[in-house]
Amino acid sequence: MQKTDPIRILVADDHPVVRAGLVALVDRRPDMTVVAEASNGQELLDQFLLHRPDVALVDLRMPEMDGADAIAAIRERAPGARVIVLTTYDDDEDIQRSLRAGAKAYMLKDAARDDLLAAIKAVHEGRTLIPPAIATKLAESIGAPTLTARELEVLALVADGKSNREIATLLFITEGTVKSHLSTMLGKLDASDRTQAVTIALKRGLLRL
Amino acid sequence: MQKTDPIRILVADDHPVVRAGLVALVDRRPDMTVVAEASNGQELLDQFLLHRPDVALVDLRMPEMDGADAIAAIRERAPGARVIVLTTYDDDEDIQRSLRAGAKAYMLKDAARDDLLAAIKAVHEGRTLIPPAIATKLAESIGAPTLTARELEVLALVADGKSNREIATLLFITEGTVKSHLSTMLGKLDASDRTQAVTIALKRGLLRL
DNA sequence: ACGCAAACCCACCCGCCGGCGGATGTGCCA
DNA sequence: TGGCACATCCGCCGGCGGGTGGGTTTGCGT
Repeated sequence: MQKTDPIRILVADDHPVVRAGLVALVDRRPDMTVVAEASNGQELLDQFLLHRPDVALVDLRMPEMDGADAIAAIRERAPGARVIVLTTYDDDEDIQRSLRAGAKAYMLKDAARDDLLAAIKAVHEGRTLIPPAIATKLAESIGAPTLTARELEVLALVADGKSNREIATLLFITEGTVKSHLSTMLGKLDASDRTQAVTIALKRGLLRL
Repeated sequence: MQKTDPIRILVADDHPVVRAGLVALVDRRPDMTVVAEASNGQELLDQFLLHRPDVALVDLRMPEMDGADAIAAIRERAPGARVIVLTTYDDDEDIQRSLRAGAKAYMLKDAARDDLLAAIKAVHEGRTLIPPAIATKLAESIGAPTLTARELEVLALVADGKSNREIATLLFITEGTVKSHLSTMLGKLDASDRTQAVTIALKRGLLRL
């Protein structure tokens, strides 16, 4: 095949500057073209279903609808959709969530131009692609335990400076129970302290300020 | 004056994608042109002194040399330099540091294209410009107290899950002294707890994970 | 149906955190 | 040179945090 149609791409990011950068990068290439843009998760879903692009570049942190949720929603109605996650952070949690949602590649925004373009081509050809740095991150977090919904609820209140007694009344349980949840979390996160538990959870993206 | 030279601009950001976006945005305008790029603070300083652009767009979070430090270094050798800070976050600390360093404008990366271009023109004409959202942030933080170097040192160890006794030995002081520092910080930050002290400091950008 | 793991719940004991009062040293300005 | 503000330093005491050991329910696999 000597002449094929260009790869049709959808760009989704809430920062106008970043969108402009991606569009500029892509449109310079003759074998790629941007067919649509979106600035939040809802738009992303709508635009995807409307244009059916070959590849979608999406940021995870977006208003209206979270990037990972949007990806899941897309792949529910278009199982073959090829999505590349492009984000600023390398939180374990974000990576896992987006890959579970069905993303084909995970790139950081500080990636070089060529790496990004290569990723687009690779994903378009049906391959999946995770950079080595991310892959090791992922491998590390395999053994990492997961917190239950209740535990996260407790931890969020801890981060807010609430005492065990306050948390207990807020959640309609006993102070002893709160301590128990906290204790298991200290074990899971390998933290020596409620404070360190919070900072570790923040590092891993389990918690947001 | 009907025809003037285009505004000469320097773009500094460690993300290639963002640089591409800014370049694309600016070069589309006939009255502006990008004369140089930099991907870290050191390059920024070198490129600025080499090209002497009319306006510099710089990201704060950069390797090698912090954006604010680079700005300070630039303005030391070129007092008239006009710098626009362009960042992802709206930490009180970052805002204040960069403005103290001599930045003429502070914009967030989620700003609209037109706002950004308007800011460039405004700064080039000698005006300074802070968006209302940032201005209120700044106003709020005026009354906010500042932590001493020693206090920050203690707080960083607290965030690491160290106990008061451990911190004491690490800093060659008594446990009582550590508690004292902590106590004054709780007052300054209006925190009820060492944990909340850490999260508040993180929110304000006084501390990094 | 059984075993089993995991989530959620609880009570008791000891040690550490945080509040309080107070001491010393340093820089600044009248 | 006194006075003031602030950073740094210290000890005592009550109350909260975290470890330990254990109980109940839900869901899952065989």
